Amino acid sequence: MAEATTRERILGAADRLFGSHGFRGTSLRALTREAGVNLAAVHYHFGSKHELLVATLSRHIDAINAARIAQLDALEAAHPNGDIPPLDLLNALVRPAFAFRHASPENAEVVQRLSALLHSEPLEIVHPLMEGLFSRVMQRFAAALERALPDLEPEEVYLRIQITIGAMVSALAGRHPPDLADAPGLDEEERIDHLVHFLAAGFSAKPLNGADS
Amino acid sequence: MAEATTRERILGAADRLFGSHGFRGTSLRALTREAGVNLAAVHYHFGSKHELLVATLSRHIDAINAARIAQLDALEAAHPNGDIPPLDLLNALVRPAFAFRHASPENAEVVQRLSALLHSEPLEIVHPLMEGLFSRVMQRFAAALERALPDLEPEEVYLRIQITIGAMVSALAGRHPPDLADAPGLDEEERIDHLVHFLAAGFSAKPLNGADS
DNA sequence: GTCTATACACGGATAGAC
DNA sequence: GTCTATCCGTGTATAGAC
Repeated sequence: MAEATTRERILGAADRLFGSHGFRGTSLRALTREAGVNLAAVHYHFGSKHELLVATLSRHIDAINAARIAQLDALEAAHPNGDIPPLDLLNALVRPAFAFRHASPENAEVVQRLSALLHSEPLEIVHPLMEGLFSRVMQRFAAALERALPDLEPEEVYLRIQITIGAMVSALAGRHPPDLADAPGLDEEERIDHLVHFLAAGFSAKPLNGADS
Repeated sequence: MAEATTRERILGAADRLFGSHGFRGTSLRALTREAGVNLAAVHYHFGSKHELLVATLSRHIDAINAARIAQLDALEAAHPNGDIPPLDLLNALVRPAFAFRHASPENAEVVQRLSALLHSEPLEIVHPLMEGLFSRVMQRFAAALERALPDLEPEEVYLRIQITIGAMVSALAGRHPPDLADAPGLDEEERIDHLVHFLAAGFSAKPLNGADS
C-alpha cells in the first residue's frame, strides 16, 4: 500500500483528510505528512490546494456520472421509440450519487463538501468548473426528459432539472434544515425512494403556462 | 453615513464584502479598513471572523423568518379549522426568501453563501447553529403541513420539507447545474412560480408506503 | 467599556539547489 | 521530479491607552 506514485499518494491522503476534516480544516502540511511526500509536491503536481480538491472531486464525480450515463444508455436501448418513463430517468439521475456514497463511506463526505467549496468561491470561477464536470451528463438527461415530457417547454424542463439537482444535493449532504424532531424513522434507502417519488410527482406536474404563444 | 457605532460599521462592511468577495475571500484586514475601524474591533465585538459571519447571516435570516411566520399567522387566522391549502403554505415558506433577495440586491449574495460556509464546517458545529436559526420556523410549518396533509406520516412530511428547503436554497443560489443551453427564457418571478408549482405537486403526491403498520 | 497597537503562530505559495 | 529554505498574508490573542 505504501507503493504508489507521489501523485496517487497525495490523492489518497486528500480523500481521507478532506473527507474527515474538511477543506479548510486540512493543511497542506498535514496532508503531505499523511501522504509521506514533500510539501512542495502538491504544488508541483496540482498547482494549488484548491486545484487538488478539484482533482479529488473530479475523480469521484466522473465515476458517478459514468454510472448515470450507463443507466441512461440502457434505458434508451430498452425504449427505442424514446418514451422513457420519467421515473426511470430520475432514478438513473439520482441513484448513482447515493450508490457511490454507500459504496465508499469514507469518501462520502468528500462529495458532500463539493457544493460548499464551490459556493464559497466567486461565481465566475465556479461556473466554468461545474460546466466542465456536469454539462455533458445534464444535456443528455435534458434531451431525454424533453422527449419524455413533450408538453413542457424546454425552459421548464431545464428549470425542473435544476430543482431536482438542488433537492438531490441537499439530500446527499444530509439534513439541511434542523432535525425536525428526532424523527429517525426512515433509513437511507427509504429516503431515496421518497425523494425520487417526490421529484417524479413534481416533474410530472402539468405545465405552468403564463401568457405564451 | 460615516456616523455609526463601530459594531454597525463592521456589520455593514461585512454585508458588502462577504457578499461580493465571499467569506474566504474577505480578510479581516480588508474588512476593518473598509469599515474604518481597528482590526481588533472585530475580535472584541464578535469574538472571531466566523462569529461575525454568523451574526451577519442571522440578521438577514431572522428577517426572512419573521416574514414567513407573519404569513403563516395570517393563513392560520384565515383558516381557523386548519385546512390551509398546501400551495399557500409553500408560498409562505418559499417567497419571503426571494422577496428579501430582491429588496436588497447587494445583500443577496450574503445569504447565498450561507450554505457554503455552513457545509464547509464540521457537522457538529453546523447543526446546532442551524437549529437555533431555523428550528422554530420549521416546526411551525411542519405542524401546519401535517394538518393540511393528514394522509402523510409525520416522517414523510419532514422529509418533504427537507427536500423543499434544498430545492429552494439551490434556486436561491442561482443555477446549480451548468447553464443548460443559454436558456434565459424565464425571469426571476416566473422561476419562483414554477418552483412553487413543482414543489406543490411533489408535496401533494400520494404517500409512498412500504410495509407499515 | 472601547478601542489601538503590536505580537504571534500558522497557512499557502515560491525560488532555486539537487 | 524532488526537496529545503524562505516569504508574505492571515486569523487570533493580548497588553495597555483612553
